Amino acid sequence: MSLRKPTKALPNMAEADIAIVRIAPESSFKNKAYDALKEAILKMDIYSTPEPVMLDERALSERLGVSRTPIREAIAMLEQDGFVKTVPRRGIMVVRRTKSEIVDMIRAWAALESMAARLITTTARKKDITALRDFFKDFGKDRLPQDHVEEYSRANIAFHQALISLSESPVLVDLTNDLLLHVRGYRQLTIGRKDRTATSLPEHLGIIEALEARDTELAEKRARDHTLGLAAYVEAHGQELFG
Amino acid sequence: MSLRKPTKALPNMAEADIAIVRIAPESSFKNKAYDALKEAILKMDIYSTPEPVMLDERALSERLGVSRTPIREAIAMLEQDGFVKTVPRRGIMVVRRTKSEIVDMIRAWAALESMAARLITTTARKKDITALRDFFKDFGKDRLPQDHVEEYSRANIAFHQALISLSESPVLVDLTNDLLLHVRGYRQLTIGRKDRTATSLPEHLGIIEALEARDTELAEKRARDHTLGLAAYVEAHGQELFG
DNA sequence: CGCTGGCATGTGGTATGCCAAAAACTTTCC
DNA sequence: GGAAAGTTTTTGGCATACCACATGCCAGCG
Repeated sequence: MSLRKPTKALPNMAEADIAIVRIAPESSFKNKAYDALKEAILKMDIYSTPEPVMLDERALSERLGVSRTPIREAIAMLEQDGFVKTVPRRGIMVVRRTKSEIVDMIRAWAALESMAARLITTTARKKDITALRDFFKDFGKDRLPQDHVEEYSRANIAFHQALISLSESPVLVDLTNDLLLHVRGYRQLTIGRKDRTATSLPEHLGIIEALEARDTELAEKRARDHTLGLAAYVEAHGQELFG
Repeated sequence: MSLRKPTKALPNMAEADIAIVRIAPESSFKNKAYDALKEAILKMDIYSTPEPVMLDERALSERLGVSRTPIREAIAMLEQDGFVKTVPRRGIMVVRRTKSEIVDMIRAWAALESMAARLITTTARKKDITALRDFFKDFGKDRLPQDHVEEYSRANIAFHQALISLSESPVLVDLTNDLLLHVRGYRQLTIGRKDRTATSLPEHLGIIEALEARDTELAEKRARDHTLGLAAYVEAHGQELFG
């Protein structure tokens, strides 16, 4: 985002202090295609069909109304992200991750989140930490998470992302978001599971308490163990999702 | 050119065992360009000059002897990696990271490495762990690391990469390697510093000992603290490198 | 009937050319 | 002289054409 500060001096100019909001960079077709394809890939349920999902450059360029060039550049980017794999003269296939790959990603996520928790105990403001409770304010003894799985799942995701953000570490935020995107296809099927949901909420509250208490080691441990628990859960019960 | 490997049984045929050496996949220009540019970027000392380093598509395509198309695709990939930033009608600039970005990356690295250490204590073989000592076998009381900074720095890097690899987690390995590539420009100037080198070796040995003892918590803590120590060091003493 | 080899077709890979916007450079005019 | 206006050059963005190779279909030979 290299916002450009006034380079040359704009000589003798009133330079009215009107809020000139730097014209929208007008994203290129390449980036638009990237966003569109990424969203499409994340939206589709890759794991429902047994045969690999293939993409076709020409078909995509026609559907999006642009030439193949920006499409190819977008594909190249998606391939860097690991969402897609192109095989010369064969086609472009949407990558299907194995169970162990997903588990592996969740472990990395756990590592990053526990570091975020660690940092939060030393830098975040109390009010921001406490605000994390709001994500679950709609749930309680009279309204159990396991009875509103979809809704709880969204709150869950929002909580984790907010947590990481509190670390004020762009790297942790970005890396975690990337990992979550890959795991997302499973999110609906794992985090949302009733049997895990029951233990999830208390663990979240436990993390928040440790953060509020500024107990670095405990917060780190709880954050780590919570997400590692998800990894273990997927490892144990996720087989059915992979056939 | 259509060499065909024996697909079906080739009935009644002598099928002389001529050494057919499976034709090389012959990477595309796009990937060759990506590798070449990445190496070039990592090799150059981006932080030595004050003005930003710019790349030119046409110049590159001429230098590499290919058209602009594969170059542009390679650039798109490098941009995803965060090595480069292209600004429409301005140019492509090699990204210069700030001190706080580097520190942030090192923290993420610490998180991943401590998770790797955790996993190693439960899965790695003893001989593989012990083998980690070999990276430092050339150093000791009679041959101090701080007297051979360059050499020790290389051993240091190799050690960390080998450590992560022992986790047998592709995700941890890949993420860490990516982070290290970004930090590398600084490695020579930070990890190599004499004052840190002195404490580095004992810490490494301490990590190895904890791994051998299968002490999960301790190994995790030592791995984390060691790398966080580097982050703190850069944060404290790295200012001079950024002007 | 089955296997072989050629040909049509599909798909990604690469080369080129043109465009618009920004920057660099020139000219013009007070 | 110097600054504004005009012109050229530079640079990334995009479209298009063509290429090479992988596949699959199918005629033709044995």
